[in-house]
Amino acid sequence: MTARYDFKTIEERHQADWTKEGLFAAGEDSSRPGYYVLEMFPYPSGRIHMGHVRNYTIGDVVARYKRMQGYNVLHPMGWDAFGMPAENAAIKHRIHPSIWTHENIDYMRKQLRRLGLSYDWEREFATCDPEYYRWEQLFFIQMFEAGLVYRRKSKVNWCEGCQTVLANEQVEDGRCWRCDTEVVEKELDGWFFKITDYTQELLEGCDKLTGWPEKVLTMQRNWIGRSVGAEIIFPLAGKDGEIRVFTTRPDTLLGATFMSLSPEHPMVLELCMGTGQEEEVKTFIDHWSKIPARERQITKSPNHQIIQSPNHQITKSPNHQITKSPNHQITKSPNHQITKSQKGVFTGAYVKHPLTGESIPIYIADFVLMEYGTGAVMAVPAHDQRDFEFAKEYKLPIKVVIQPEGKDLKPDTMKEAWEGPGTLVNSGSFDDMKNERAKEAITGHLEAQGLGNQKISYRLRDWGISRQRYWGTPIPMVHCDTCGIVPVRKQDLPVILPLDAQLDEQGQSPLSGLESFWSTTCPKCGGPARRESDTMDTFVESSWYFARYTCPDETSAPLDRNRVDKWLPVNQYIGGIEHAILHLLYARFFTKVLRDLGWLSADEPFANLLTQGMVLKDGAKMSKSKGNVVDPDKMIHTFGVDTIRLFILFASPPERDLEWSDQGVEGAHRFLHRIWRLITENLEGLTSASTDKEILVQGTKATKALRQKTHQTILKVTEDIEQRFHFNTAISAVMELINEAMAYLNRYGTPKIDQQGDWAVLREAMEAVLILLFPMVPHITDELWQLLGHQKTISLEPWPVADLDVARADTVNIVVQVNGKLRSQVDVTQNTDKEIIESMALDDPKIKRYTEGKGVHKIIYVPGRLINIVMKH
RNA sequence: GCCGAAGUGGCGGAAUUGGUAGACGCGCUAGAUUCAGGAUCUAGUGGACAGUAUAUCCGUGGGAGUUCGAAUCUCCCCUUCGGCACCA
Repeated sequence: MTARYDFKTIEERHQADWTKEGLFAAGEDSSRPGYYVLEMFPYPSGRIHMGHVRNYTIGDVVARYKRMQGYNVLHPMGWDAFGMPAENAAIKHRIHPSIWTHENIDYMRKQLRRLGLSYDWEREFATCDPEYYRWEQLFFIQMFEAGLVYRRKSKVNWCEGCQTVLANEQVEDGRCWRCDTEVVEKELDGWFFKITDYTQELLEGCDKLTGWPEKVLTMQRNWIGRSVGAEIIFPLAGKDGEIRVFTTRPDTLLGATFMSLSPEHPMVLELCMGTGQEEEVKTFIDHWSKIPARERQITKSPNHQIIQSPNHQITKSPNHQITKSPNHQITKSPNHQITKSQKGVFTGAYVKHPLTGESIPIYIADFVLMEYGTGAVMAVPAHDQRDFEFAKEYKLPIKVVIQPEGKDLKPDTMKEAWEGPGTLVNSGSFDDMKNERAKEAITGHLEAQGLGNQKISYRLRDWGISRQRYWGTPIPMVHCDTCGIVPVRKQDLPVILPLDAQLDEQGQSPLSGLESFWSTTCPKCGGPARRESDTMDTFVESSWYFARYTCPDETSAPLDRNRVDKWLPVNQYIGGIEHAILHLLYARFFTKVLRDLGWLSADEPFANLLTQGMVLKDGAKMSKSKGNVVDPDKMIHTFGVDTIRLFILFASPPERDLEWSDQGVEGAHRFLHRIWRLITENLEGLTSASTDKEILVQGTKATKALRQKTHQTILKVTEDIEQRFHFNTAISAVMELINEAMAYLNRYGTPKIDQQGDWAVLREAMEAVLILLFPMVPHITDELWQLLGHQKTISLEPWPVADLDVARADTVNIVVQVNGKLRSQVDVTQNTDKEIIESMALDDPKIKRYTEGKGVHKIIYVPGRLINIVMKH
């Protein structure tokens, strides 16, 4: 009699048992070493999607695996609960963001519990809880006091129709997503975190993050964007003043034939004044300022052609349209065209070249960024492609100062700029110098003359955290007419986000219209004052939540130093690759700030990072608009949690994208059924097997082979999980072991009940299968484990260690190649001498066909792998 | 545009250090079982060639190169995806 694989009952029962036994609570005074595994917490959008399931399944495997290895595992879960979708829902469905958010959290928590994830739910929190954000407000004030917070103007997307700020994602083709009004740029006062104070440490820290993927570190390094160059002073011609430029190519200084300023450069208007170019400049800047900043960054024409169109037209296909082709394949429309090019205007003013004294015209160029360097560029058309195109367009002179080896560049015949290395020409005393040396020589010369100096520039900008929105952490500042801007007194925290705000499609930030909120008294002078109505970027909450998990019950302080220092840095952080730059950089920055404020000791938040790929269906990311969403609830109902987990882990390695396949899910389900039957149909024999170690050792050739496979599988699975989290290959190794066990039973028949040795070997194999698969499919393996007669949950089993003597093969297969092509193979015992293998290979009749009558040039032998006979000519 | 990835059978993927390309699974084909379907089991499954042999040739997005040997290293090109600072 065998039991049916009733996954629903099994999964519910074991989940209840685990909870009852409190297996997932991370104790504080444990003698076991700690291990902190964390998945990026979700935004409570309503329902979990497959991306969540994948993320949390991967984390759960790591958590369970580490527990089996004897670690005291901290594996928490919570909610990144502030954000725009709640406000959008409020406007659309007339439901308060708070209610909407909490309903979503309740629903999603149930979903996560149903997934059997091994969280310590005692530590759960939501960031919209005042008990969380009050500490963020404290950090803000402390950062303000430490000079890490400041206020300045910055540009935002503005919709005149809605009278509101728009996020980038609310701008569709340059228009407001709600009312279709053209989006303009507007200067707005806002709060900034001085992340640039930590630039150097953030950059250098990348070298120490050996547990992070190299590609993420590269992206972070590039984002910070360190470049060594020079700041050079160009005096104005004909009047007092100067313009400073930053360049990474001081070696090309003598090739500068004009200067380009950013349209935002503060000197622009002053320069063109009285030159007759005033009108033209104003028209240009007026035109330019209407293009939102985010579109300016993608303004290079594809084929380096200058398109002189007066209207800055941007054509963009409606966001990545998916079209269904007749054969039901989803294809992305290829026409994602942006046609626009750099443009500029002459200011009418000139600077003097610092070395030659020549007059150089000053232009305004739309590709020059105010945020980087000094907002002014010395243009060297011969050696910078953008300058080259600009010079061609406006008929400006081109002067070659770097001559590459073996070429003779001439301004008239050049088709593009030469940006590579070479020797200096036309550069006076610097001629004949290699350009790399000339960089130092020219910078040194300028420094001596007081005309410039070496400078390191970074691309990283300060972090603007002001949001003119309701559903976020209120910024704890007060505006007083007498005292200016004053922080809220720490004892008055938290500044509670009022729940009676009105949200509608029109208007300013809801808080600025809510007098009961903004009307206050100045903490300093006691006079009437106005509260800051901006809230913080939700990235702030996610920049320290991992620290709060270590002490979520702490009521007197944001963090309990002892507990934070015990757990941080997170041993293993897991989340989507889309967070490779912003979230991870902000979290690193915040950790360093909290360290310097004395709240914790860690320098970095995450010791090891695993970036998982996306879940795709029909080659595209799952989304409602594309209609290719697979609902986790339905899948779990039909197949059970273990099947879904198995499929997700098996279908691809975690760092790669995962293509959803309903048939693949069925395959995973089938595999679990196979294990179920294999064990339940042989339960009598398996449970009767002797547990005596001795009996395993004496065995027939066949049982020896199965034992060998068992121990090889233990080795392989441990390696795959430990070294690279490749659960897909770990699972396929277990599949091979199952296949071998099935083949064993087919070949020799089910052992008689008194064949103790055979049963013992089979039992060893099956128990290995269950333990190895447990972190991935915990419910079915726990059930089968107990069916095999074990009283306690498999969760408490230690991770197995392979017996290397058993795993080692007696013979090894050596490939024989002739001229690198596989021609034969020989089986030899381990450690056979090279000479013996060589003569075996040369005597092989299949090899003789190729070697007969020709001379052997040389023989290459790779021990234990192959032998390659290289023939003459 | 800039930065970062990826591209291997009909499909997902494997090949961990330059050393047997296609493990494992899906799908498909044939057979067994079954009233039938499903499920299960057995065998086969990159392509060409099916002159029969555990043959030969071709084959890891395209093109060149390094090497005894390249999916893996170098250079160029193509395609797809992620990020680009107010989505989280």
